[in-house]
Amino acid sequence: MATRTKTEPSTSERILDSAELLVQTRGFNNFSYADIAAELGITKASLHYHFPGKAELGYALISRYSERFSAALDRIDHEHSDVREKLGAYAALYADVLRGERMCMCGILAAEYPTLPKPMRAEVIRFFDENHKWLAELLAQGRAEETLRFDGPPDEVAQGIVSTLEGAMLVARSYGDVARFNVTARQLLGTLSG
Amino acid sequence: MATRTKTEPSTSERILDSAELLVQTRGFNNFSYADIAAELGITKASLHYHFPGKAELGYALISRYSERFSAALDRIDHEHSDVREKLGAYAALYADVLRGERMCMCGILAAEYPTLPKPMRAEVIRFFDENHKWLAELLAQGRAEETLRFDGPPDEVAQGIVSTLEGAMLVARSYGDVARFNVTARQLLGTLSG
DNA sequence: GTCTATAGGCAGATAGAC
DNA sequence: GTCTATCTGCCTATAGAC
Repeated sequence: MATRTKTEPSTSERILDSAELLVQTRGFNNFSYADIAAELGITKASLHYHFPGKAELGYALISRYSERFSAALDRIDHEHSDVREKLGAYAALYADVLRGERMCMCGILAAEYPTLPKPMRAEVIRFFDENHKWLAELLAQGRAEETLRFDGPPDEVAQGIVSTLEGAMLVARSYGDVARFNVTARQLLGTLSG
Repeated sequence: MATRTKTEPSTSERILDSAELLVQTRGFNNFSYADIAAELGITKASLHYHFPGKAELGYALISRYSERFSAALDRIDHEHSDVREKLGAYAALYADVLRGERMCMCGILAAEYPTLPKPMRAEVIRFFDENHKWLAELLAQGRAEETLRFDGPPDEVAQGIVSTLEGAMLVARSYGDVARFNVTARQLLGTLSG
């Protein structure tokens, strides 16, 4: 892998960074171009040069988020060999987001799902599908090794894990209490390691 | 209990009915007085007579929803004696909401939490607290009777149940697939009946 | 209680100069 | 690429007649 020189983020990237924080805290429909423009010290018109409409901006946001999430999953695969450690690292991914007082982007977008432009909806589903797939493979391996114990098909259990972590984030953020998330996450992993 | 003659719903109630559906599908920030006015065939100005501002309307919505939910919990307590049946009936409450293509009101409001007026936020928390309390008592009873099996304090497990069901609703609705919710709910109850 | 009319603000978006 | 200026539309909300 090539050594990468850290360059200044482009304007497009700075726009995405700003918008990402806004989406993850307020949701897609509850921030405006004006919010981003104010934070970056540029005008709304400039934003339209980089992202013609809010729909395009939203699509770009999920795409980047999903790519980074996939990269994080790859990293987990390479940095851990133990299945239960991988599962713990997966939950820690969520906890890290929440620590920044953010929601999972796709969790919050799921709440707004019916109001989203179609391309964004498809990307949200793709995000969940990828998470399910990664988890299902991990679960199957754990069951084969006898390091994990659970009933039913791995893909159904995988869906349950994503749902539980998303829900735990949602509720814990309302209480402003990351510990609530951790309690539920630990509990969940406990039932699988049982 | 007195026999109640069914009267025509008042305008206030019809407003709440319309707004309730809108909140549970689009979220609090993604519907307008115009939407309600159009559906009821009255003007926006009339709405302000019944609910001076959107904040007051929102507060009334959660209050009514919470009261009805509490009443449903009471009904479960009276109609079932078996602890596992009660738990199943509790999950069915969520499934019924989802079948109407709605989210749990407080689940969707949790996603918008930072943007809500303070009184609404407090009501959302109160809803979760009541659910946790009801479940914790049920769990404690089930453990004492040995009809339920779980590790850790009942109130922590209760929080996990609410989180899981809320998350499962959120994700299942995005897929437009109630079955996804049911799979996760059955799984959850399975780990407790184990 | 419901209406008409309107205020005042903010949203996303575009034209065109630099 | 970024700006100024502007448009159109929708939002919540209010005043005042009926």
